[in-house]
Amino acid sequence: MKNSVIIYNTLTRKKEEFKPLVEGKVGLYVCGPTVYSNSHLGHARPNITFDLLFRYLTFLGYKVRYVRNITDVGHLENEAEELGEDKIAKKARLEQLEPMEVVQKYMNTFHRNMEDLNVLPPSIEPRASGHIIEQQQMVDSILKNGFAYEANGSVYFDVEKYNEKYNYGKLSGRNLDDIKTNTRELDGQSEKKNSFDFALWKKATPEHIMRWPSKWSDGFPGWHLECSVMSTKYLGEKFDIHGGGMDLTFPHHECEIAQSTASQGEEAVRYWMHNNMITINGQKMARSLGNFITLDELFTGNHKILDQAYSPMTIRFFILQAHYRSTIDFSNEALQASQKGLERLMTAVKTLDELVASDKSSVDISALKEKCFTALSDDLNSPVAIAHLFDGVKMINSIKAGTETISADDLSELKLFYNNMIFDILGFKEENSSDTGNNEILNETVELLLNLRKEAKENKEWATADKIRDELNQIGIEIKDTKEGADWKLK
RNA sequence: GGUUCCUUGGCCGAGUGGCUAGGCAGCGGUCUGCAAAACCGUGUACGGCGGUUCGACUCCGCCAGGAACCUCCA
Repeated sequence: MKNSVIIYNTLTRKKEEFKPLVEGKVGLYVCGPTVYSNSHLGHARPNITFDLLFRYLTFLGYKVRYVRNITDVGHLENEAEELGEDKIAKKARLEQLEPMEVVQKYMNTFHRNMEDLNVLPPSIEPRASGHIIEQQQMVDSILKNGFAYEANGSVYFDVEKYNEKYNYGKLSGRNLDDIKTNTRELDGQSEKKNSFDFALWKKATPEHIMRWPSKWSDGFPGWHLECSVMSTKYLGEKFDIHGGGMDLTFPHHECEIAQSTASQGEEAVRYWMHNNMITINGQKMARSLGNFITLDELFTGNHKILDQAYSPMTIRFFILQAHYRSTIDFSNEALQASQKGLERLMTAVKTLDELVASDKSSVDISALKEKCFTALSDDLNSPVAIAHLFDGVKMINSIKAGTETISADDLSELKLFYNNMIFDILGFKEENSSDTGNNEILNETVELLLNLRKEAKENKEWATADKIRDELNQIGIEIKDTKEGADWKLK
């Protein structure tokens, strides 16, 4: 915890020094996915961003409790609204599955994708469906405090009432008057006092499958309730950091603040962090816009706009090479650049093991370390940290080439530093090198061919040697001749 | 329409009131039987018009273009 961490707080729109509520401990809550469909590239962004935060704070010595929810009930969908179906129930009907079967299926996919991306599992991953009682309790306390009202078995949050005492809109920078004049009229039935009131508990229509009994009606909890409930249940009435995508700022996070404040009298969250969107052709990638690419499609290259498959680590690098509060634009060119860049970085990490120490260092390891940590501590500036790591790559290669020297102490410090940065903090891992491991037969077959080629080369039978190289290349195996002999990898 | 934000070289993407971001591609080179890979070196930039300033890509204003949110969304 040597250098203090600065984070940008959406609440104040400023960078602030991070000071945890409890010395040495951090409570972190991030909005997780709604599991009714496959995870797409957009989902990779918050999970990687906050994985970096989780890893970095942990590295600095904080004990972090990271809570990331799974939304498996509740959120209403536009076209389904009239039928009173929620997203999960709607999808279930289309696929003839039990709602919980849909949830399980896509939750499994999400977990697999996150593991591929080397995103660490959170400390607690609560599900909305497992916290219905607690959600009802919060509705109760909001009602008791007079900031909600019941109508036809549903309970709505009384925004106007709340705004008399507190400030509705403080997070997203809106004020209620603006909202009043500019809210689109979408709500057909008006059992609500005002169109901007939101549901805390919704009465289920007869067709609605997912429902729970309550004193108000058989129904289901409102859209924003679960995060307020589960964050404070596991992190306390007041906790440090709440993260999520920028698109959730309003209304989701605004409503969370209102709910927590209305039920407990004060806000729960101290620092709000929001990651920006991934765009494609300059437009947000979203399911509702139909321009998304699933993570599985990216990993396999199985999508019409993809020139090739991109590995999970390439995606991770692509995301970390931009600052989390900037948009990043998807393109094949950008992804390919990321792939090459990451290869260069990882090659240098391997080169570290080949370096030979000298008596003295001509390079400054501490300065390099300092720059990287300063960047990360400055609102998680991973692109600048990575840029410095590339300066280090040049340094490593120069030491190998003999134009720079390094002492034994500095060398072990440099190795430890790159291990910490690359693997522990940025969260990269080795992937698809020649030791494919999972395929012993392939390994041995290629080794056999490479030996044949080596013999041919020794006999100057260039035609045979080239034939082996070219034909392996055609079936997707790339040969790299190095000084130590031939290496290969799957393309 | 309202709120907030963005516009950097062929592509992606940092950053700063005066000091090389970085990656990819391109170009030149080293290595190699040839090639690939790897490594080294290298050019090009801050949407337009005004203003503030000794000095602006960086601050202010206007204009143009784009985005997010205002509705489920990462």
